[in-house]
Amino acid sequence: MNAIDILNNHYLKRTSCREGIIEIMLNANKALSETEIRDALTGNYDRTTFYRSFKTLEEHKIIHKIVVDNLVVKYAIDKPAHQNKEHVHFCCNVCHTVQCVDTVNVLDIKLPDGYTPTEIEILIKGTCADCKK
Amino acid sequence: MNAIDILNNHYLKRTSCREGIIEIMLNANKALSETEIRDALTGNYDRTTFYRSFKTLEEHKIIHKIVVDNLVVKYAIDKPAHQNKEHVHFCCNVCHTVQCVDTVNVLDIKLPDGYTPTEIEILIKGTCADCKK
DNA sequence: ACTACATTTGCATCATTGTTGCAATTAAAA
DNA sequence: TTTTAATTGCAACAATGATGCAAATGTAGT
Repeated sequence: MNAIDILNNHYLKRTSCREGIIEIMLNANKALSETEIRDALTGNYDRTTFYRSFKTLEEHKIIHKIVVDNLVVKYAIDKPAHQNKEHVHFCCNVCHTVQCVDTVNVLDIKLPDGYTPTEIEILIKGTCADCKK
Repeated sequence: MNAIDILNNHYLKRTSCREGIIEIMLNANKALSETEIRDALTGNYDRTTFYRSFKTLEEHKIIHKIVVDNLVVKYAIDKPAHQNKEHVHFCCNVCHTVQCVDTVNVLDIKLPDGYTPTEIEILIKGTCADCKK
């Protein structure tokens, strides 16, 4: 599955910005910030274009956004393995790497009567294996 | 427990801004935004003062911050019932009210080897009881 | 390959949150 | 009351999010 296929499958125009973003994120093993993605891209794009590309890709569930701390936002590709699962993000306090974590299905939160959940966001902060050494 | 006692217990100076913030949040049954708190206060304070007050109160675990969406930040008082528990926040998609939810201990996430969690944030979005009617 | 049209981009502009430095003010201890 | 350390207000700035509009681009149909 490459960037062009993904865009075609979603009936999205194949612009170089979108292609580049998806390409980079397919090859990333961690969540990337806007700046990191921009630096990894060949072309130069306006911030607004970037912002709108992310928004479009997010709306089509091609990527997802992770807000680590306010004003610290990262993006990651939506992988099939993550579909229909509660999705956990891990942020290392030392290297600040953000990764999507596969978990065994684990969550059994009881909400008060009448409360209907539609979306669950779980962010775990701590120390990753590399930084623990 | 009133605002003055809380500040004294933490050896913090009793400034009117801090007192006011705590007073308002003690009487709130939901998380409040910076604007909501400012509007509820009698005095006028500079945004920086506000920001630093929140930061100080947060560092002393008197209040905590909830980032709902980026640039949508709310604050809630730390209640004894929430101490030492995984703390779940619920945000209603309709009325946008944010509340702290008491949960039975529920989380059993298995992280990869070498990963040490220090903090867990759980945000559930959905429809609250009032908006479901 | 060309044309027509809808989409996307770049630019300008602005709002909100977070952050720091520094002088003036204020709380609290001596 | 005086002294001192902490806090405030102001200015200035960074990052993210958002919108309007004209110019440029992709895409489908010919």
